[in-house]
Amino acid sequence: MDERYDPKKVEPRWQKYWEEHDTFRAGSDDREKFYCLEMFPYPSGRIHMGHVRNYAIGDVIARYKRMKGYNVLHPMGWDSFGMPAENAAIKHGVHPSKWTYENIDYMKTQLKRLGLSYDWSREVATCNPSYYRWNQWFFIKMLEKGLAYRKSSYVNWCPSCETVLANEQVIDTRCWRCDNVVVQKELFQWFLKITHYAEELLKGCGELTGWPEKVVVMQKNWIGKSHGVEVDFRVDGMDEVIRIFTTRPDTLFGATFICLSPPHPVSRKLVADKAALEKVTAQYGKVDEKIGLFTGHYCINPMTKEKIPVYVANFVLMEYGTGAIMSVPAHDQRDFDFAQEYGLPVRVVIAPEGAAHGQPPLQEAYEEAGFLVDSGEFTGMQSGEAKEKIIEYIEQNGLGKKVVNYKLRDWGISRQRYWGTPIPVVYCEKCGIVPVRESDLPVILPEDVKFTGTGGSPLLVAESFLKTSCPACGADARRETDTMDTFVDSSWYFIAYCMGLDHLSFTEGAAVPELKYWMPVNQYIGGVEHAVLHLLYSRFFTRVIRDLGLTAVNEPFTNLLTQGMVIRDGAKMSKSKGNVVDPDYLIEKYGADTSRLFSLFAAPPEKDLEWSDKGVEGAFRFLSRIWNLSSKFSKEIGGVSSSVDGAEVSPAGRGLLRKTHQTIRKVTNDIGRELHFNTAIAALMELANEMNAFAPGDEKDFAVFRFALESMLLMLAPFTPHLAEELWEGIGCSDACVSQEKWPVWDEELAKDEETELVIQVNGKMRGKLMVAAGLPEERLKETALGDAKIIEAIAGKQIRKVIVVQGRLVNIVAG
RNA sequence: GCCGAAGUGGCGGAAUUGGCAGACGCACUAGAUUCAGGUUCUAGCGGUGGAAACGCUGUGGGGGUUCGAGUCCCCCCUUCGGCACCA
Repeated sequence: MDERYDPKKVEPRWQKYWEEHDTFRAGSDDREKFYCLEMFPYPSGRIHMGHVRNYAIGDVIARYKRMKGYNVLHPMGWDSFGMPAENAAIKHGVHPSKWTYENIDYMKTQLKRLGLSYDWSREVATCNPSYYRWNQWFFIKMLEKGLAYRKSSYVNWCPSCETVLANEQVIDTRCWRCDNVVVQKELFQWFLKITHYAEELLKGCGELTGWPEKVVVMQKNWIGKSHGVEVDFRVDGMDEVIRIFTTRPDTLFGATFICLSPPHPVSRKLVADKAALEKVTAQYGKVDEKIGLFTGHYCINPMTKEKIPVYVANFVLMEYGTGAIMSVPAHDQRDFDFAQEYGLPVRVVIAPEGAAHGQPPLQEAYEEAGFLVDSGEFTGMQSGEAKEKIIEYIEQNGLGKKVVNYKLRDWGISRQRYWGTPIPVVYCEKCGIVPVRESDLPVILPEDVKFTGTGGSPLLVAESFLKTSCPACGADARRETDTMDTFVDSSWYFIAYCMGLDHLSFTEGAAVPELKYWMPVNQYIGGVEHAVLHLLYSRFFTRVIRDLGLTAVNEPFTNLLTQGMVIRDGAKMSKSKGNVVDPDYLIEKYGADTSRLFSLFAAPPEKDLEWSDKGVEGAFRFLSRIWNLSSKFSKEIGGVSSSVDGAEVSPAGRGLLRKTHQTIRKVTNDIGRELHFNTAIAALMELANEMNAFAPGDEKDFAVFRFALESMLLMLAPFTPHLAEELWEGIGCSDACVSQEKWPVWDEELAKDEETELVIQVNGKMRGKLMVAAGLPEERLKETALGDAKIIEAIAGKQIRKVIVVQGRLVNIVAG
């Protein structure tokens, strides 16, 4: 073994060993399984520090669970459809396929250099036809079940990406990918009916006990359930009814006007001035400005029988509720603002308790609950009671009904781009929209197309792709040219891993044994940016797959860890800021083990990690110390057994033995229970410090040292596997590699302190410390404390009122 | 505006059930090794007063509960994240 720690000599050797020995290949057996998964990367070209951190976390868990005796599935793959590949094609003339596979090749070598314990035999790439054919199959099944459909609607259009975006993919009016402002455009699009599962997805949130609370809250808010009532307002002098939705039936008496969404069918019927309607419609979906247009018509408020004007307003959403609202300016700030702008009456119908009658005009809307005023027979009721009674009245009089609404919309999956899964339908003049036959799947994305960057998707002019025959009647037909949102690909890849790309196959109604064994994912790790996007889609897909009879699992991810970002100088690493740390450079300079160790040590996984070059050096220094430590007594511990009887060892040896058992206990709990790798590593550093200071005297001491060293290497194995392997072999434990060893166990007896430090307080202030034998009874502790010279002095002249004793820790004397 | 999380040394961060605040690491200081720099080793390291022993003070701010509060309760401030015309 070399004098100095040189990771470049160590790491490739063990990477080769693991690969040759198939060390991390997983197969079903009768052990308890553990499925550990990190979010797969987009093959952008090279990995970044965020990946290193994400995969280091996952790898520690996978390796730890393996050593704990679980049958661990730890796969990796590529989210390999998407726009960057297509943009590269447009810009540099490389085919997206070539670009993508070259990136995958390079990134795979990078991941291998990190020593991650993946079962590469299960690798998937979503751009592989063997993979995306099942996207198409799921789509067809959903089409059959009415869960996929096509409709025209206003959709989010990103002018820069030249494609449509789902609601989840618009972040603060901007495109999630390119950050450009999104506009509304009316288009025919394919949708997946995620709303069919709205209630179940909401209820399922209750099962997500292993998820961060904030992610569950975000999912709930996104689904956005609300209870309310739909009420019909008759248009005066016309045979027309406007149905509105409200969550505040208690304010019905205060409705002084009606607002319609611009795309609402009734808007067109009521407004004579089409040009004016066009103007309002143009502003539909814009957040900055509220504008309205009086239709010239009135509705009858069903409660007050008053005539109230009908407006078309740009801020009323067609997609939510009924596309029409009643406006109650006294009790809704938006309506209040609108009423001020257009000179509409404000009628107070809710008053806070004890409010005097005949209040001055409102300065702002009163949105709280309260007591009803000027509300006919409901006057005097509390809001909550009034809601129920008014709903009852509405239902009994045939004016409307109680309803539940969700903010969640169906998932628009059509993308007007090339590099994605072709949507497997054809358009036939005679038969309309016809799905491709299952036996004809996959619909292959044609390779031979031109990337001009203008005029939309290259598929629009790919004649050989476009032209086909109708699966139903055989006549000439045209293929759908839209491809699927790449979030479809990632919504079930964790299911694909259970089978591997070569064995992917589903038959409706036939449960898949591999899914039964491996699903659900026990531990999922990834960035919080997918809190609603990918995680919601995956929960949806898992239910669809369940309802196809392929699995019994409802929730795909039992435990979720959302790791923080890697930042530098307080900001996210980015090329433009010039603060990027390159993993290749880091591995070259310090090795994979140091890179992994620092990523895990510098912060708990869920928090942001501030990068520190000096900190990396500290991690390297620690590993060098371990390296030196293992050869320090190599002769003396060479033939020694590490099993020791604590009773026969010198006091110093007993100390190290105790520390070792305590460290095993702490590291096991920190990893196993809390996923607190930073404190686990700190504990290993403490043990290393004690080992360094340890001066063995006799053979028994060397046995203790050997035990400490072996335990250290076993516990380091999940964090810094190459170093652990090398040293494990070096001290002659070479029959099995350390990655396949058993995790060490501690002995509670040997971990017990013989002495503890007793803190003595007087009136809550620390006045003395004493070493006392562990396990002394309370009385003895009290006597000891009261007998201490310093304490006698501190309480001199005072009367002892009370003495509080905390077993083995502290005595507090209350005196005055 | 609404919802959520977090505020601890110069920095990253530790602290079962309320029980020694600052583990571990980084930076820094002093000493040893070295021609020197780096490395490595030893020691120190919240603030403040003191030569020292030791004292006082200290976990964003203010109140409270308690023998005892970083931890529990109330109010406030700041930062970060999410949602935001959802009627």
